[in-house]
Order: sequence, then C-alpha cells, then structure tokens
Amino acid sequence: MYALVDCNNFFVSCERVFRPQLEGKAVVVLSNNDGCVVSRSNESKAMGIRMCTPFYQIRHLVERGELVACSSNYTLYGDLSSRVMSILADTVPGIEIYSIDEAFLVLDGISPESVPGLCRDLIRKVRKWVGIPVSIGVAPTKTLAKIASHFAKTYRGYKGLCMMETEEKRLKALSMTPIRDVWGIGRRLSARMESYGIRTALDFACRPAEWVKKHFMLNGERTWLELQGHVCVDEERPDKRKSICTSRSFAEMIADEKLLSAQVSDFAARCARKLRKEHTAASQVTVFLHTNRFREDLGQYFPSKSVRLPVAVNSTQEIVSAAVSLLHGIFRPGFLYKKAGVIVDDIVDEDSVQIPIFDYDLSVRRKNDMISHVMDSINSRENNLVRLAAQRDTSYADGIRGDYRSRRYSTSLEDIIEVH
DNA sequence: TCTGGGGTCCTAGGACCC
DNA sequence: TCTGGGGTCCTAGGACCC
Repeated sequence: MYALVDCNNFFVSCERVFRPQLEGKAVVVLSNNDGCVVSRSNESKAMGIRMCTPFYQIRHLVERGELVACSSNYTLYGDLSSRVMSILADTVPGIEIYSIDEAFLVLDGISPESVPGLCRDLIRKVRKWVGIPVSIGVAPTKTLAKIASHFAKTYRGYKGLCMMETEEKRLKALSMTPIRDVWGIGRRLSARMESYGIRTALDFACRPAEWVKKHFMLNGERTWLELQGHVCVDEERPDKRKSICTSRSFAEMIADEKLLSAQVSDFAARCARKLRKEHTAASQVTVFLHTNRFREDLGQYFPSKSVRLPVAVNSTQEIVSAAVSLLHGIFRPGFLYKKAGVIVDDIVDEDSVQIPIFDYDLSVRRKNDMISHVMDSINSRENNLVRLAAQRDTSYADGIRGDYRSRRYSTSLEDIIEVH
C-alpha cells in the first residue's frame, strides 16, 4: 500500500502558522509579482475564487476586507516543507518526496491493521509540531492514493484520513471521481475521454484493455492499470534534477538590452548556484525571452536559443557568459519584454565531468570554481551580496512586486525577533 | 493598468545510416 | 516519367504535474 500525505492548502497554511489571526478567514497566496492566485484557503475556495485567477480580478475583495492576500514567500514554504518531510521520514521506512507539499510513504513491512493508527499519529504530530494540517490517502497504487487523499481532504467525516483498502471502496471512490480529477488526466485527455462518454474514473476503468490501448497512448494505459489497482507508477524520482530553470516575469516590461542582460545574468548565476548546491554541472545553456502575450496591441516575439558547451560547468562566470552571449543572439530592439529565463540541462555529477584533452585550460577552470565557491560561502550568509558585474546591482527582489509579503519568519533573525 | 515558476515524460518527425 | 525499406538517434514541442 501507498500513503499519500498532502498538506492542505499548503502556502496558505504556511502563512497561517505565523499569523494565526488568518485562521477561519478567506486567504489567498499570490504568485510572483502578485500576479495570480496559487493557493487558496477553504473559505476563499468557497467564495468561488479559482486557482490561477489573475489578482487584479479579485483585488476589490481585498479592498472590501472580504479576502486576505499574501505575496508568496517561497523560502518560508520550503523551510516548513522540509520540517514536515523530516517528521514523515522519521516515522516510516520509506518516503518519496513528490513536491513541496506532497510525499508518498512506502508502507512495506507495516502490518495493515496498524496503518490507520500510524497515519492518525502523523496527522497529529505534523499539526502540533509544525502547525500544518495534512490529509492522508492510503491505497494500493499511487494513482488511487491520490484519489483517496482527495476524499480525505474533502469530507470532514474522514478527519484527514481515507483508507481505500477494499474493492468495494475502490469502486465507490472511482464512481464519485470525475475523470478530469484523476492524476495524469489533464485538460486535453479528459476532453477526449468525455467525447467517448467517459465521465468518471469508474467509466474509464470499466473500458476493455484493447479499447484503452487503441485510443490512448502509454500514459492512458498506465493510468487505466493503476485505477484497477495494478502498480505502474512505481519508480522513485531521482533526487538530482535533469534540468534547472530560473525565470521571472518583470513587473514592468523591459525594452533595453542592457537591463535585460543584467536580469539574464542574474538568472544564469542562480542556475549556477543551484547546480553547485546539487554537486552537478551542465553542458547546455538556453536563454529565452517572452513579450507580453496578453498585450495583443504590441509586437510579439518568443525567441529561445541554446548552446552546447565543450565541458559541463557550474561556475557562475562560465554560465553567465554563455547566457549573455545567447541573449545578444536573440535580442531584437523594438519589443517590450515581459519575461526572461535561463535553463541549464545535460546535467551530470560534477565529479564525473569529462575534461577534453586539447584546447582546454584546466587552471582557468580551477580558478573559476574557486571563485564560485567563495561566492557561495559569502552569499549563503547574505543572499546575493557578491555578484559578477554583469548581474544587476540591485537586490534580487527589486523589480518583482510583492505588496503583501509576509516576513521571513523562519530565516531572518530580524523577523524572528519581531515575531517573539 | 494588472495575468507565475519549475519540473518530467512522451511522441512525432527529421536526420542519418546501411 | 519512373525513385526502397528499415532501423536508430536526437530534438522540439505537447501534455501533464505541483
């Protein structure tokens, strides 16, 4: 059996940990630039606020005092997430962290009758020690555990735990689950399913195997098997990423190449830091630009360009310099740019980097690596204090709007003192 | 006026080879 | 005018996830 532990309304719950007065109120957490809604409390869901709603469409509710909006504070959420995960990891033999607010527990070796008690204990512990409410769904496959956790969250009677351990419960749950809510069935697939008359997960699970194979690809078949109770989604995801991306929308559109170059340098430096943190290196760098897709009155341009480096690298200097020259290759004057980003991929472990035999100056590489590590150790104390000249000379948050930002309760000494 | 960020996997189709 | 068949590998883009 798998247990899916899911933090309820995670970002909102994190804000509530440090601002208990938000308990019971309609709250939303906004994306970068206070752009759109990325987390909702039950109360704001009940008001009909949808996920990804642009904030300007609901700002009047905040002004009328009917809704509380919080700018996102990812450092805080990451910190609370790791506290939750470490409690889970201490309690069960295996844990697969699936996202910032979800983890699968592998219940191998735990007797079935002790599972409910163990789960209830976890719910209690996480709530008491971290302050975050979680729901747990237990079922024979990950796809079914997802469905179970949805029931655990939605129906008060379950008190946060839904066990799907019998055939009868499986069929009942599938019959009550719209096909679009099934893990792995997105907008496109569910539209197609509905055109075949499939409305619920049970409708789909009841179709014959041949029919599913004929009409859907590998993923559809996999989901179908999982709904039957056959494990297909098993393998744990590796902890090292295959690609790393740093991108931002700008509060104000940018026309100037120098300004854009400073932003892109900064994104590239962030990618390099993420690589070093995971002890990996990348041999491909990509830069992309977006104009504002919502402004039909303005010229549109979505260029992107990649370069393959002769060696996998993770020094700030090398990644930034690759990114800047890519930018110069795609920048075209006369456009207003709304978003830019840097992607590094073709990632390998930093200690298994293949060094070319010819035309490569190892001493330069060593020097770059040393400088990067010194930058890391200084920047770990004061974020972005030491930068390349190419990076913009403002602090990171500049140019990114966040009018409703909470304090850095878990990381900033000043803010911790303020709380106490 | 104002519309997020960061990932993974799969597939189709092109390039290339024999 | 007529112009094969089959395989592999790579990549861009789509679909999906949180």
